[in-house]
Amino acid sequence: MNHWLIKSEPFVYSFGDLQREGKIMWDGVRNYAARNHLRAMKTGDLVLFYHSREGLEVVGICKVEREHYPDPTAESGDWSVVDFVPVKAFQKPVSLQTIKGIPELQNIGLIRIGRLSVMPLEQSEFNIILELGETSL
DNA sequence: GCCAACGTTGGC
DNA sequence: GCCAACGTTGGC
Repeated sequence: MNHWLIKSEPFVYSFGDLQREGKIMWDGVRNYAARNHLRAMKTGDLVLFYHSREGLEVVGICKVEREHYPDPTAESGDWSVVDFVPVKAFQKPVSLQTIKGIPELQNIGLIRIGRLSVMPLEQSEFNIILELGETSL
C-alpha cells in the first residue's frame, strides 16, 4: 500500500464536495510528474487531500477506487485519471505552517516542490500528518 | 498582486 | 541539444 497527497483549490473542488458526491474522477492533470504518480496509484491506496490557494491545509483522507485510465477531458496528449472516494475528514485540519514546523516532514513534495499537485508520501510521513490531524483510520 | 519555482516551447 | 522566453502554480 502506498500513500499520496493531492492538492485542490477548494473554490474549484473541495474535500466537502467529494464527501457530498461520494466519488470523483481526478481529471485535468497536465504535468508529467503528477501524471506518473497517478499512474502508480493502486486501488485502496490512501490519499491525503490538501486545499491550495485557500485554506492551505490538509483536510481529509480519500482512497483510490479505480486505477488509472485515459483522461476523457484530454483533447490531445497522453494523460490519465484515477477515481477517488472519500474516507474521512480530519478531526483537525493540518496547516501548511504546521507541516513546515515538523522536521520529519521537510522532504515531502508539498514543501520541496511547490507546484507539484500529486505526490507520494512515506508511510511515516502519512502517519505523522494523521496524528497532527488528530485522526485515525 | 507580487514573485519564486518550475515546466514547456521554440529558435538556433 | 542548449537555453532564453514565456506561462502557470501557489505561497505570501
